[in-house]
Amino acid sequence: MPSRPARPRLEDVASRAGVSTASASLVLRGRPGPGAATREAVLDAARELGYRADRTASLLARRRTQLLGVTMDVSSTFHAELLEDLQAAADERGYDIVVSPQTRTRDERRAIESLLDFRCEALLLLGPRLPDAELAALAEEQHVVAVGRRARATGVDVVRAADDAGVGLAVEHLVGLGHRDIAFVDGPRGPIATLRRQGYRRAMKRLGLADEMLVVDGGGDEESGASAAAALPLALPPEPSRGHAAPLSGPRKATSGRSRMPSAVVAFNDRAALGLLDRLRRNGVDVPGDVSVVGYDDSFIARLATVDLTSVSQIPEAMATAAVEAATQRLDEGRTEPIELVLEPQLVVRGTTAPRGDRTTRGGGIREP
Amino acid sequence: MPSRPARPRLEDVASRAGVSTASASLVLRGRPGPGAATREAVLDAARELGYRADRTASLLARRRTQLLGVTMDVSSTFHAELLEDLQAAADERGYDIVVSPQTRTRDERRAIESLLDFRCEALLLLGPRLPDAELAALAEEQHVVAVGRRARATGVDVVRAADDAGVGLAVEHLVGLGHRDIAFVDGPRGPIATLRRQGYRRAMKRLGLADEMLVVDGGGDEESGASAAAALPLALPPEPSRGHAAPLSGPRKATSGRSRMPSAVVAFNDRAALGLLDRLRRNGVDVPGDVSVVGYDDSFIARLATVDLTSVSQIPEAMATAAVEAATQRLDEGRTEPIELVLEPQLVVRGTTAPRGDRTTRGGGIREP
DNA sequence: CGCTCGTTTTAAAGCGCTTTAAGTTACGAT
DNA sequence: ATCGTAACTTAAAGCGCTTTAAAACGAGCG
Repeated sequence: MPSRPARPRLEDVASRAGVSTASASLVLRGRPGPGAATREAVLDAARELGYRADRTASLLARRRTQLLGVTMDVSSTFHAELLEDLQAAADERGYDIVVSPQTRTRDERRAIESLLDFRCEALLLLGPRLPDAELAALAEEQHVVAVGRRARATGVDVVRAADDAGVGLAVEHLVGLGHRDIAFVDGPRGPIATLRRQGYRRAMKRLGLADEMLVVDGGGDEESGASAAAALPLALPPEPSRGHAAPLSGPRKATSGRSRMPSAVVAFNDRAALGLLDRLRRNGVDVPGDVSVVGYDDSFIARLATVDLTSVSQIPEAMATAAVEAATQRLDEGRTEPIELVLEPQLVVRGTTAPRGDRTTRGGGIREP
Repeated sequence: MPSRPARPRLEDVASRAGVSTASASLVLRGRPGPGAATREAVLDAARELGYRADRTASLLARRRTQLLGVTMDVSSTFHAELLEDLQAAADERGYDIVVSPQTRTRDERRAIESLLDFRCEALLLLGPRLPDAELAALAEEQHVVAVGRRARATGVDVVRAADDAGVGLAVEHLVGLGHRDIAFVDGPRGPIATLRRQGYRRAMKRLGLADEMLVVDGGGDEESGASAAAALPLALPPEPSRGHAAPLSGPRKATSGRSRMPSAVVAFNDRAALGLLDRLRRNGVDVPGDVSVVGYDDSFIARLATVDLTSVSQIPEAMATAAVEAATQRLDEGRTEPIELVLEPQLVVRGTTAPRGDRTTRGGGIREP
């Protein structure tokens, strides 16, 4: 039970050190001014009293709060990773982070309101779903950085990865392994999926595989990926029979209007890829022996030894650093023109991709260390 | 670019409404006192000005901050779920939540410090790893609620699920399905694993299956679960051959000193169960045909249609509500004696458990709606 | 020595809101 | 009319810290 013995105030430290609160304040924040003797006295007093500044009071007195507000989707592992790096980057620049999770019962608007109440100096929105108009409106009152999403809203900074190029990397990798029939499992409607699909189409055309293009409906989660498996001309039974399924009995005409069976699939993201993988394997399709699969996000799950999914990384560290950088540029360096920073994604080759038709060799290309 | 047009202060609202700041403050916080006319005038003025109180100033002036600090492990989906419910529960009681994530580069201590700086009135620690002594020390200065972990630290409130009973439920379920050889995949050293293991042992004894007990080393993640598969006398090849493995060729003597093959496995948590599942299936073992598997946590991942794992739920909603309740009891109702709240977990039956030796029927018992 | 200048220290004025105690008003009761 | 009281309203004192403007103190100099 906290006895709340009136936690020490700055005044207590000051009087104990025999100086004014002004000097004490200066010393404790490491500002120049006070002489060596004063300095030491204050520091000692503070230590002895176990003093810790009341942030609320500091914030009120200071004009600045040095607070960056971050909205995130708690259920997204990608956001969780970003958060880690954001925290580190902010720390380095002397900022603190307030995170405001959005949940089923607490939408993005609500999350943002909460951040405004905290008087954050800039808002970093991870994968915001707010319409551009609203983003733009918000940007008139606050510094806002949209992370991981393309945004055509005036005034907001954007830090994102070149998703089209990322999918391009995946396609090139597969083509390098001899694949030609490469399908794409689409994501949920939105700017991100559009861009990734575009990347797929362009890459296929560029590599002379325009005729082999196949985009099937999907989504952003495991279930969508699993159901996408059914839509692929992969000779799967209509309903998945769990357990000992008969091994792949050869290509069979599918409903999708294309008869050739893809030997490789690029999925919208890792979660979809995971669902797809699971469904394929349960149906006796060997990955990567029969089909190679590439995900997107290089999420935690892709890296698991038991999953070992080849994936495209959005390099969260770089994104986080860039996002914080964007915010501090505005706050500390007076930048006023919005910027859009597009980072180049990286392909991380793991065990779900192999040379075409190769039923024994696993993987290919550079393996992660 | 934020033009920062001097956001309106309470004084602005007050003068526009033609009243004092005192009245305005009262009205805006819905406190009794001001008459209807004043009320309306203030509300109108506030609306017109787009006024929003400066939380920092409010906090400073009020003695209370109405803030609950939560530490969590961002990478834990269980924590993410808890957070959702915590947020809702806190909201209901007029508290706000500050979350302080712990990451690789920011340990629990650091996370707590940050919360203290925010002047939180109580600390809710999700699955704290701090040693009991440190918890106890913290509890002398602050109200602290340890969530999801047993703690023998004086002064801290504890809200957790009866993990031993939870594992008991799993065992009973399996026995009800005719299983007798039920193995347990252990978790990482710590109070949680100890309790669950205990639950397993007791249940087995209670059901007259003391001789069939088998505990194998495991851990808290997918990899540990996968490697546990090797330690089970399940006739698995020493190295997992990915892809088309020969189907299970019958019981084979294993290294573990017990020859009978378990027909069911209870894993320390869902992640371990997942690794185990994956390894088993890749080796041609049918789940639940050959072996039933039960996880723990009823995490997001267990619920995925593609995973559909029978699991024990720690009922996060109840835990979250109880945790917030514990905090508010201390803050608002003057409770000073520490409490330990032990919630009864629930078994959620899904598709990874089936009657023993039943290679066709899936599941058993009550299915989730 | 008296004066100027640079360095160190501090008194005091807030930051924007809450709250207490005192002040008004209005009104029915005496 | 007069008083008491209930119902509002408000002036003013902080909350704990930062910061500005001015004071204090020496040192250096003519």
